[in-house]
Amino acid sequence: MESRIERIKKQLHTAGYKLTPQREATVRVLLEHEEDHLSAEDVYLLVKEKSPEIGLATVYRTLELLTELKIVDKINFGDGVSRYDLRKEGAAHFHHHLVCIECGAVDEIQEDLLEDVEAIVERDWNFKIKDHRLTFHGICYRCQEKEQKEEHE
Amino acid sequence: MESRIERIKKQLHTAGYKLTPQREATVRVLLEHEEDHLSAEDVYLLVKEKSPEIGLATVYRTLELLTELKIVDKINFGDGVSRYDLRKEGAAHFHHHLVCIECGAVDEIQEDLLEDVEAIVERDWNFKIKDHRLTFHGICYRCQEKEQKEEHE
DNA sequence: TTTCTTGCAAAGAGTTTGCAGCTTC
DNA sequence: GAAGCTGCAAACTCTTTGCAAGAAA
Repeated sequence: MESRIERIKKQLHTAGYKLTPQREATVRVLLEHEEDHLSAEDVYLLVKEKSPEIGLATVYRTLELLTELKIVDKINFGDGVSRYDLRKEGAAHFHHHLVCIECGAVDEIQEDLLEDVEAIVERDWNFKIKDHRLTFHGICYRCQEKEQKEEHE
Repeated sequence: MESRIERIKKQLHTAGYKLTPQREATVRVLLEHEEDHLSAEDVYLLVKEKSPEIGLATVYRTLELLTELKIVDKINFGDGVSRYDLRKEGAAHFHHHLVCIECGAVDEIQEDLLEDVEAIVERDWNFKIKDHRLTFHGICYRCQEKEQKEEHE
């Protein structure tokens, strides 16, 4: 089976770009941290571990490129930093996020959940939806458990 | 009937803050532009028209304060600027946005629409929701009409 | 007087850009 | 050798902060 990296390489080529060593290193870091929501700086530091010669600007340029090609999604949880999230392959839409206001953890929801809502919006607001961003802010299950434990003490 | 400004004044007092002339001018601008999604800079320029002596830092501090007191909501559409949106009075939750990728217009959806989705998330992900952000990116009705017209030419 | 608030300027954080040099085809 | 790509440093944008002066209780 063709690897994920290979497919991304093809996507780049189709769009007229090369998969340079720096770009590959960046993509690999993203692949190894699929569950996380890394900032450009985070990605930079991780890439640097294996390819110390890389520059921060290159990471930014690569992330911008990948965003353009819809290989990654750029998200912003309101803390002033952009974060980059690899799109699940074949995902028709962007997944949702649960941001914990206690511990800062970010969990993902891969399920769509918005089908009905989108149908309503398209019909009642006459808006042709291309993409969406849905983030819930609240308390994650870990912090809820922690609180319950503390109450019993 | 008590005015909106009066109620905000009380909210500030309750929290131990004063409604200074600068803060009042800032709030008035927000009230006069309830439908818009102004950046701090936008607010600053509008406040400056009537109160030229105000400083940008004061506007930032006031907006931060109002955000803290949940009088305004700070939102980020991914363009690198924070925008500030007066909460509808009595609104239990934050309203949603439709961002047009053609013309950049931002429309609001006051309807909740997420009740069912939130119930599922609370139950299946065991996440206690406190707030949410939902933004659709797509093509607004104005741009759709424009496109249709152009096709007929 | 004491506390809060302000304006200004400087600093800070995150991101983008100009450019000379290096690869790659 | 033309085109694309990179690293570095400088520039830029948005936002926050330190501080002395001002306003309010």
